[in-house]
Amino acid sequence: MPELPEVETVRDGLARHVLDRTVTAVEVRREYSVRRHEGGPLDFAGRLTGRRFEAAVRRGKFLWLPLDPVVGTVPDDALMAHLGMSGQLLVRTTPVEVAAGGSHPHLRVRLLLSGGAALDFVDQRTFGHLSVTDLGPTPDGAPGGAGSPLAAVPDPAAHIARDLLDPALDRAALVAAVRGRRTGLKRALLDQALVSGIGNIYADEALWRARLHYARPTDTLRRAEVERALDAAAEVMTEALAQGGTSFDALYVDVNGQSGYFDRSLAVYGKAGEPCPRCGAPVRRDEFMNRSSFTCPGCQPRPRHGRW
DNA sequence: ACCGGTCCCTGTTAGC
DNA sequence: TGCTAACAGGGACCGG
Repeated sequence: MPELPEVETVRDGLARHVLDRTVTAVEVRREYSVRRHEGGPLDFAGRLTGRRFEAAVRRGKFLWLPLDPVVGTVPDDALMAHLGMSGQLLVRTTPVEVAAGGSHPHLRVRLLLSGGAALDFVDQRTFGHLSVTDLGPTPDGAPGGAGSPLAAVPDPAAHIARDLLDPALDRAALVAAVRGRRTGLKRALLDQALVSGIGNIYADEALWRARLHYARPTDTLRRAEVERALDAAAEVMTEALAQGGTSFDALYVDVNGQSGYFDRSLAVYGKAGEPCPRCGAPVRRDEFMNRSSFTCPGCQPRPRHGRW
């Protein structure tokens, strides 16, 4: 599933292959994929056609491409994408690729670009979406310097917190905020308004590395324990990113979330019954928030007064 | 302001 | 073989 490392890989690919291209036509094959766009599919197409991509920016799992502004000003709107659990953004550059991509069974939205290229939004399970939105300031400040194309985020993502790979993240404030919550540790890690970019897979891997159980109450955690969890999350995502960055070629913006390159490196996620790589105890699967949590019962003892 | 539960969606897999 | 049910999951949304 696309979490921070996968989305960053996509962002990097887009930055290499679609900047300075202009949208020449827009084809919405499934309205649901632009459901978050105010004004519907026609307005979506209207706001994109003739526009040029200026940059590729990410915060957490949100990704956006600021659009060309009036000459001499800063971009004030962008194509925003959230990949959900199965979304992909694929760049087609040759006529053969464009033609073949057009018949992909899960092609939801296609942007035809200058130079005969296409940017395809492919999404099997349709939790992802695209929209064109205004850019604005955020409560925690801009991702880039004022005046840069990174100086604002899409309004619908204004509530999304900085992620662990953001140099401007205030670590001390984040640790304090986590300890100020009254919930379970994993819930806090998954809360995109607290710290963004962490999904179910990397949350489980981070907690295993930090030897902390997901139900540890945030308000009883020591500062060092919160630091350990955050360090582990940053570390596991950085490692995944390093592997993801090598897996795409010049013509293809990869979101290899499901059959991923990183599968080999997972210690507990999806490994119920298999031995913990550290202590050998069989990995346990629990129901958690209508999904799964994987832990090592030896390394991550369940707290007596846990909180989901 | 925070917290936790529910729902959205579709393809694959497991089970009968 | 053919059907159904479970499962995967981020985030908007809502009620407490």
